[in-house]
Amino acid sequence: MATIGDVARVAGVSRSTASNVLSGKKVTSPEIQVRVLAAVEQLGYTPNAGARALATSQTMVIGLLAQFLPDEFAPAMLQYILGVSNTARELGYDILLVSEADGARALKRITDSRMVDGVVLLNVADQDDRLEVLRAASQPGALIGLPGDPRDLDVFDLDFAEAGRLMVDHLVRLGHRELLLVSQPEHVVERGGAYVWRLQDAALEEAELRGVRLRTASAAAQQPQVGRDITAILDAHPDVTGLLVHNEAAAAALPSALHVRGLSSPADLSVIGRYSDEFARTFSLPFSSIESAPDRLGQLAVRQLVRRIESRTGLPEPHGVRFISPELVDRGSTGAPRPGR
Amino acid sequence: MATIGDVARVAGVSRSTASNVLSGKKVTSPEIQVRVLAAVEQLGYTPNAGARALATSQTMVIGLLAQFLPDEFAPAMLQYILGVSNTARELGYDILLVSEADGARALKRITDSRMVDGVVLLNVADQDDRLEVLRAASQPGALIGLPGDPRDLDVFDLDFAEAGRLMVDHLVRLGHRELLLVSQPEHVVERGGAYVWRLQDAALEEAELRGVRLRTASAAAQQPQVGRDITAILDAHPDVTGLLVHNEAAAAALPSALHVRGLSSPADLSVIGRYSDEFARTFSLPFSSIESAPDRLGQLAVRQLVRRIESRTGLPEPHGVRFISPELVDRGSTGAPRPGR
DNA sequence: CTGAAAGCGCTTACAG
DNA sequence: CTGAAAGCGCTTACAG
Repeated sequence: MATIGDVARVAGVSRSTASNVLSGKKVTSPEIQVRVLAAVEQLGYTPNAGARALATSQTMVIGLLAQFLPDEFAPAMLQYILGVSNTARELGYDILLVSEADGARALKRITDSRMVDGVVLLNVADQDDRLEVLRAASQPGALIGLPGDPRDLDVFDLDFAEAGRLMVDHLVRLGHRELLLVSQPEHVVERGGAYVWRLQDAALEEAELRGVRLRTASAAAQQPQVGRDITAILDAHPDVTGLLVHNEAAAAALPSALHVRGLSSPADLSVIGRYSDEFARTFSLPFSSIESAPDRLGQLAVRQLVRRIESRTGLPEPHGVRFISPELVDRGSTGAPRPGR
Repeated sequence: MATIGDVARVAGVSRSTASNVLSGKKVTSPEIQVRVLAAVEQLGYTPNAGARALATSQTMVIGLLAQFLPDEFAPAMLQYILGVSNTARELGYDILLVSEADGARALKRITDSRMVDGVVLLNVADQDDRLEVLRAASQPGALIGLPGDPRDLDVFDLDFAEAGRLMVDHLVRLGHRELLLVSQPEHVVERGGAYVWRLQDAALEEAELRGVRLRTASAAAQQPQVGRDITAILDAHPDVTGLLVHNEAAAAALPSALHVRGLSSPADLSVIGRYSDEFARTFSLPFSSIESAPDRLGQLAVRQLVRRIESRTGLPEPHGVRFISPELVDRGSTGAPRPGR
């Protein structure tokens, strides 16, 4: 493989001059530029990433910490990964994908060894043991998901509280007074899936404020259990006219559960979920939903991360939590409650 | 950040000795080992990956070339990524995930710059422009998916021809004589999705051999079009009693399409698909299927790749194509054809 | 068994 | 505007 020394020799200049031409950081004469570029072309020269990283302390790689937990819904995660990956590439960074079970250890490994210039953490829990490692690391990080203590961290997340209020508001306006919220399985909550209770608490508060009843239930996040859960939940609440689904797997299982029960939406039941449009398309979900915008969150997180990476010496921009506002995508699954129910 | 020089100083030895203790490649005295290890501990030393890569020409990173084509089904791809990623980590490698649209250029970039020790190519097409780059690269590669010309390449794939024969055989044994194969959309075939015709050709041949009729159709790979396609296909072939589904999106859309038509499986129609068990669970697909074993393929590909990476100087093991045998997972969606049809 | 030295391929002050 | 030199943090013959 050609080195910059080869390029310099072929071009008849010194290595520093060749380097300067390629980086463009110093003014060089046009004729020398031509000679160097011709040599690069002729030799098929590409800089060695390791050597460059050693010299510049920049790897142009971003670590992406994903977690595929057995009780979470993998396809939903993919969208975040793609959002992060695409934005990173646009900004000139490659992605080191880390999906080990022990995220804290993995994070320590890739930051301590300086394999990455920064990291994006997915699926952040309320108490997340990766945060301690991140705070101790010398590279910056961006989180997708709000932890209990977001101090000194760049956090991006959907405004789940607002989403909960929005779901309730939408159904109350249509005349519903008996609502049911189906959430993630208990483990997700116990593990610190704060988004679950952020949405739920706000929804409950809004329901009380509006004088309607909102009950809650949780369903599994995997087939076939979630199908049984959904059916049981529907059976247990015959008086409910408005269903809020905060569980991707449950949303995916709902069409057939409704079918089996001979129910249709919105005629018998108004349904509103919380997932991405892409997800709705993949699973052909006919329900209106709060867009969770994984691609936008990934993009925001990476942009902020790169800004921080590239201004290491510059202004110490304050850290902060940025929520994106929920938007309701109407797919026609909500309407006035059926008089009979 | 502590360097090996710091470790050496604290331990009171030379840098080479510190390095030798850590690599274990040379015999060192126990007392010196203790001192070096203590220094490592005290300083929280982790080797700098870039420096090590420069010195050893090994990055311990594997490039994973994925493609998310708009007309392919993203969740199916995720399983391969996880299979590759998990196996790589077990063997001590990290994953550089590359999902750019221009795969050839991306491949050239990461191999030329020596960011990776080897690469795994996903979603390999019959004529794949990444192969030329791979053959020119100095790192080894492993493919998942059989290209038209697999010369000098390590290839892993499901035996799609055998899968086609198996599907036909299974239904013919049950007494079916009118079969229909639903394949991927035309673009996938045109783009060189050889697996589509490998399965189809073998299925047609087997059907002829067994004296039954097998017709073919293709459906879109995305909602909502695939739902419409499936319905139209069912309507157009009322006499069919056995359905072979070689299209993940179509399989996912089939339950509701059957429901709408008032058909059930296997009573009205015997159905057999080709997807992974994990996929079946995610989409709660009730159909028997040929297991596509993405995790096993990923594992085989990475193991072989690592073997090649780590025996660069050693024996030149011959390249080759390795098919994994299809296995039928019975989910009870096939039976004798209904007499009436 | 240990250490001094060279080298991996780049970049970057610095002198001219 | 160009080049000689030093340095980034490792590893690895080589001499002792």
